[in-house]
Amino acid sequence: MNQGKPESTDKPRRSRATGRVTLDAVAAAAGVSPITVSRALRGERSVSADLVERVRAAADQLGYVPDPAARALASQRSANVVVLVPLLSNALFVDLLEAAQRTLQPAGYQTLIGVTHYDPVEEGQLLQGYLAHRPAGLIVTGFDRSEASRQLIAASGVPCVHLMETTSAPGVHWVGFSQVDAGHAITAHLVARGRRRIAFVAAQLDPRVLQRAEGYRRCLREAGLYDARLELLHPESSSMALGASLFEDLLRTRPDVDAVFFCNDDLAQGGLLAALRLGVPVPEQVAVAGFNDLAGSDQMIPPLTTVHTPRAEIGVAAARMLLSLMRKEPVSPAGVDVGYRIVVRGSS
Amino acid sequence: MNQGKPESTDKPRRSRATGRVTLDAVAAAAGVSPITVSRALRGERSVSADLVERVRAAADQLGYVPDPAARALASQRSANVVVLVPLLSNALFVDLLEAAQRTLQPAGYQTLIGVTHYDPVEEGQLLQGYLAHRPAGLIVTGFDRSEASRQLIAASGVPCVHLMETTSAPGVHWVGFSQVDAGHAITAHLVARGRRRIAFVAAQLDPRVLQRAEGYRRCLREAGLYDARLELLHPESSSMALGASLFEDLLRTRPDVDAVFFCNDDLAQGGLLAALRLGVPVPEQVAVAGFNDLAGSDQMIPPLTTVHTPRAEIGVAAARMLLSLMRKEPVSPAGVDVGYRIVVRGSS
DNA sequence: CTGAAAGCGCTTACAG
DNA sequence: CTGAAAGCGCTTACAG
Repeated sequence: MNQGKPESTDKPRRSRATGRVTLDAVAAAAGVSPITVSRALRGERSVSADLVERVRAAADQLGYVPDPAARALASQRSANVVVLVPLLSNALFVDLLEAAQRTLQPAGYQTLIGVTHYDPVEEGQLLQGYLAHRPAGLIVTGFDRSEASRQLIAASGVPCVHLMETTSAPGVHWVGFSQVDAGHAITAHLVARGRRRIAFVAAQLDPRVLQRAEGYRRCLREAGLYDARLELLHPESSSMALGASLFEDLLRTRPDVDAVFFCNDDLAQGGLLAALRLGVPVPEQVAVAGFNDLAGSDQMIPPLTTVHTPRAEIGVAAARMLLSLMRKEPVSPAGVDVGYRIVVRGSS
Repeated sequence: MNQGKPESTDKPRRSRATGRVTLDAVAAAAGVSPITVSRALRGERSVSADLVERVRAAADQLGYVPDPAARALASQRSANVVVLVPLLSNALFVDLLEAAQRTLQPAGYQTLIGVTHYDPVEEGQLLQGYLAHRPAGLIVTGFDRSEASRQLIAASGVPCVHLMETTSAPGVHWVGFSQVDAGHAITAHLVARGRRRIAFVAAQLDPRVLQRAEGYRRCLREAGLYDARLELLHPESSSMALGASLFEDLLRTRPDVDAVFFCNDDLAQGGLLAALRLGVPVPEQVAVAGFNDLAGSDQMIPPLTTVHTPRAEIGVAAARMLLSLMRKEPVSPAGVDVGYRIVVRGSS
C-alpha cells in the first residue's frame, strides 16, 4: 500500500514524536475520546463502569504510563511531596523519612528528599527549587527558618506540616513533642537518682538541642542545682568520637561531676566508651543519659539511659495530616503532640 | 478608561492563568521574543552578549523561575537524576548519596532518591515510576536486578552508572571495587596474624555480602583452612544487637574459633561489645574484623580492624561519570575500580 | 544572531 | 455521562 510514493499532499511534518504511548493512543485503542481516558484512569466517577474497564484494558495492553510533566503542566499540580530534613547522617531523620514515605507512597505520592545541612540559606534555595515543581505538599523540620523561606512557603499555598517540635502559633500544622519538656524530664530523672553535679554536653547546637538545654536548665534551677560551668556546648557536628573527647574534657576539668546528660545518643555512646577506657565506673561515679534512643544504645556497657523519641510515629502522623490537607479535608487539631518516653537502662 | 462598560467584543475568556511569572512576561519586559529569553537563560551561545544581559536583568527583576514541567514536556528531558539505593538506614548508602548529590547539584541536577529495600520487585516499580519522569540520568546500586528492570533501563536510553561493584561486561558503566577481593584481603590479614579457625558471620545476605563470603572462602581454601561449619549466615538485616547475639552463638557452638570476620561493621561492633560483656579477650582469644569502616568503629574497645570502603569517592566518581554520559561525552574506561583499604586497629 | 509557528501530552472549562 | 476546543509554559525545528 502506497509504497515508494510519498503522499505529496501531506503538510510538512514538524513531528517531535517521542515514541511514548500517549493518552490518544489509548483512546484510539479503546474507541473513546482522550478526555474519557483521562477521566477513567484518574478514577473520576463521571465515567460509566464498562467504559472504565475498556479504557483500563487498552491502557494495560499498550503499557500506558501517564506523563507526569504533561500532567503537572496541565493541572498545575503534581504527586510530589517534598520533605526537608537537616541531615541524612543522623538516623533520626532517616527514620522520619522512611515512615513518611511508607505512608505517602500507597496514597500515590512520590517523596522528594531535600537535605538542608542545618543551613537556612541552603533551605531557602531548596524550597525555591522544589516549589517550582509545584509539589502537592511539604514537610519541613522544626520552625526555625529564614523569613524568606517562611514567605516562600506561605506564598506557594502548598500545604505544609512541621516535624519534631510543638507550637501554639495558629494555623501552623505540626507533629512533634516538646523538646524542652523532654530535656527537663531526663534531667529530673538524674536528680531523682540523687545526682547533684549534672553536666549537659551538646554538639551541633541546632534549635532542638538548645531547647533540650533549656529544659535541663529549668529543671536544675528548680532543684537549686544549676551551675553554668557544667554546660559544655560544642558547635561541631555530633559523633561518637566527639562524645568521647568531650567526656574526657569534662572529667578532667570538672572532676566532681556525678552525671552527664548528652544531647544526643551518639555523643553519649562515645562518652560511655570513653568511661570504659578510662576505668570510670558508670553509673557509680558518673551516671550517663542520652537523647533519641538510637541504634546501639541498648548494646552499650552499661546500656544507655535515654529519651526515646517516636520518630516513626511522627513521620506517619505528619504524612497522614498532610494527606488530609492535600485533600482539603479539615484538620483538627492543627498540631499533634506525640510525647516522648524516658528509657531507664543501666547507665543511670 | 473604559470603566463600567465591559468590552463586549471580547471573546469568552477561558483563562487558566496561574499567577506564575512566565517566559513571555520576561520577554515583554526585556523587549525580545520569548524564544530569545529561553535561549539566553539556558546559555545557548547564539545570543548576543548584551541581549543576554538584558534578559537576565528582566528575569531577575521579575523573579522568574522556569517551570520544570513545561520544560520537561517541551524538551523531553529533565534535570533530575535518580539514585536507587537499598537502604537509608545503612550509613554506607547515605555517604554515597551525599557525595553524589554534592557533585550533581552544582551542575544543575536535582537528585531523586529511591529506596529499594533490597527488593527487586520494589526496584522495578521505582524504576518504572521514575523513568516516566524522563530523568537525565540514573545511578543504581550493584548489578543484581530483575531482567525486567534491566530492560526498562536499556529501553529508556537513560545513561546509567552502577555503584559498589565491578564487572567486565561491555558497555556497562560502573564505579566500585571488588567485594570478592576485599573479602579475600581482610581474611588474608587474619591468616597472616596467625589465625587458623576464622569464622565468617554475615547478615542481610545481599549480593555484596555474598561476594565477600566468596573472597573469604577462596582465601581460606588457598590456605587450607576452610571449614564450612565456621560460616554463620543470617538473612535478617544487620544490626549491633544481631552482631552481639551471633557472636555469642558462635562462641558457644564453636569454642575453638580464634578470629571472626563480620560482613559489616555494625555486626562487628555488636560482636566486640558482646566480647567485652562476656570477658572474652580481643584480640588475644578471638580477633575481630569488620567491613566498611562505619562511624564508631574507631571508638570501640579495642578499636575495630576493618575494610575501609571509599564511598564518598565512589559517589563523586559515579556522579562525574554520569555528568559526562549525560553530556554525551565519551567515557573511557567505562568502569573505575577505586579499590579499598585494610585498616588494622586493635581488634586483630 | 533572532523570531513566528507548531508541538510536547496532558487537563480544564464549557457544552450538550 | 461524553466530547471538541483551548490552554498549561516551555523548546524544537524551520526560516530569514
